[in-house]
Amino acid sequence: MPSYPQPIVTVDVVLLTLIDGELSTALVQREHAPHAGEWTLPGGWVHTDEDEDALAAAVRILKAKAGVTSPYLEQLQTFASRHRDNRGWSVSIAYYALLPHELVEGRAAAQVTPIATTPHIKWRGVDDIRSLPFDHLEILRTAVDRVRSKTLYSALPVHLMPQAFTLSELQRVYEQLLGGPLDKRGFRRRIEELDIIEPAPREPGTREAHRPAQHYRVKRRAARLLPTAPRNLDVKSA
Amino acid sequence: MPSYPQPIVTVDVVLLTLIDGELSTALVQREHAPHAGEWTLPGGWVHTDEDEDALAAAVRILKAKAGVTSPYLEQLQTFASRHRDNRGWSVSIAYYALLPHELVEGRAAAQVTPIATTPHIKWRGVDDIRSLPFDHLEILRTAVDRVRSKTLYSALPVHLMPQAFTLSELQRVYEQLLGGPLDKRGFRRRIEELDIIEPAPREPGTREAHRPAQHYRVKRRAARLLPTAPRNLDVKSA
DNA sequence: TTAATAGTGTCTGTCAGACACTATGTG
DNA sequence: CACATAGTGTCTGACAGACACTATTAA
Repeated sequence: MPSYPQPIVTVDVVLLTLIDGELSTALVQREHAPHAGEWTLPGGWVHTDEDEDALAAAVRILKAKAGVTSPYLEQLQTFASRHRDNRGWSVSIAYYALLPHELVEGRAAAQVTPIATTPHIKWRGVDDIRSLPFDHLEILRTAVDRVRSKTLYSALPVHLMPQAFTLSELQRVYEQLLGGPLDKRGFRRRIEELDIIEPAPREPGTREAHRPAQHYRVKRRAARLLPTAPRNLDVKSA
Repeated sequence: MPSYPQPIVTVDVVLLTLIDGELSTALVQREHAPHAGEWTLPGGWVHTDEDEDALAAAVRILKAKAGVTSPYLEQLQTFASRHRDNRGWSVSIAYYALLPHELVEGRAAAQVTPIATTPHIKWRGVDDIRSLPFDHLEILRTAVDRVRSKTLYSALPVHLMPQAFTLSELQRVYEQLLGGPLDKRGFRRRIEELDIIEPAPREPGTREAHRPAQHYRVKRRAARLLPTAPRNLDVKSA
């Protein structure tokens, strides 16, 4: 066993959702020093007595601090150094989670109070956040870069959508994340070949003065499946 | 501060090189229980008194256990659970490193004894390894998958090459990693546009009965730069 | 019929795969 | 010259970008 003082181990989660079309992250208010009262990413110690692994810790923390269950959740990166926390050498196993906005604060209740939720949580546009305690800004930036990067070649953003959504809505989300307009034809071609969504039964629907759109939902099988990166070098066909 | 027993924190490194064209990894012999005498990935505790961060710990461990300095080194993934080590809840911040074979056991000495090196280190082809203590096989597989995946769209394998190499040699490495023949023309087009290598001054050269090849070296600026993933969705030109 | 959004047909330039060709060294 | 490997020219099919067109609803 080690004779050195061991680092402190925490799990921090970048919880992302879309609020009014803007990519936003959950911040929670710290109760204890250091940085008591300040807003940080939801995080906490690993509970070695109840968490099976780091992912389980992330799930527990999301539930406890943000009141949210089981969205898309993936390990991001581990931040570990002597300087990131003034209590000493510390390790943060960082995760990022994507959440349909409708699930913020449980079910459709969010439709009524879309921004504020529990007393100690708030949502902020990721590009409006200029500083955070510890190295949480770096963690946030890393997560956002990852999401935007994966948007380029995967269907990751479907996990930000409500249970049923139209292709036009999905395209607007992509355009928001990528920062520019996309061609409708090309967008639909690509989404289709990613094969991650399927038509959903038409709902009674709001009556609007134009052609109603087909609704889609994430395929069950694909729900947690990450598309692999594209091959750019193909071995010759035999 | 946490009232729970804290996890044990280690750093493990998957050190990869090419031996006779085969992707191989370094294994070191454990001195202490558990698994004393068995071969595992080089790893060790984080030394909170001397390591600035996890990367520094990886560098130190590589030097101490494998006698190797400063190859390409990148964080892979963190493996953290109650079950991976029977001493209790443990965290492994895993790194992977790429090493030109000529640097194994320092300089060109490796040319003479290419396989065996120090008493407590050995090299094995990654596909020949069927089991390892702890979850080291999973860590190894994850690293190999990552390298092979990045080979598809980046110039990562140049870090496995000696200081100067020809495009034909590089292509053979790619073919080895990807498991099939590549078209010469397409391969050279792609490497060129990655813009990561530059012509090296011709060496006196071995006299062979055919046209000699241009030698290349990794560009200084690009030495540690990872190419970004390709964009497959382009925002419309304004 | 108009307005508005959903959804499709299709042209075209680009580019990767394929492969044949030329280049340059030694014996 | 032959031979072997290095390196390039170039054809072609596939496909992504672009954009115009049709479809479908309510007012």
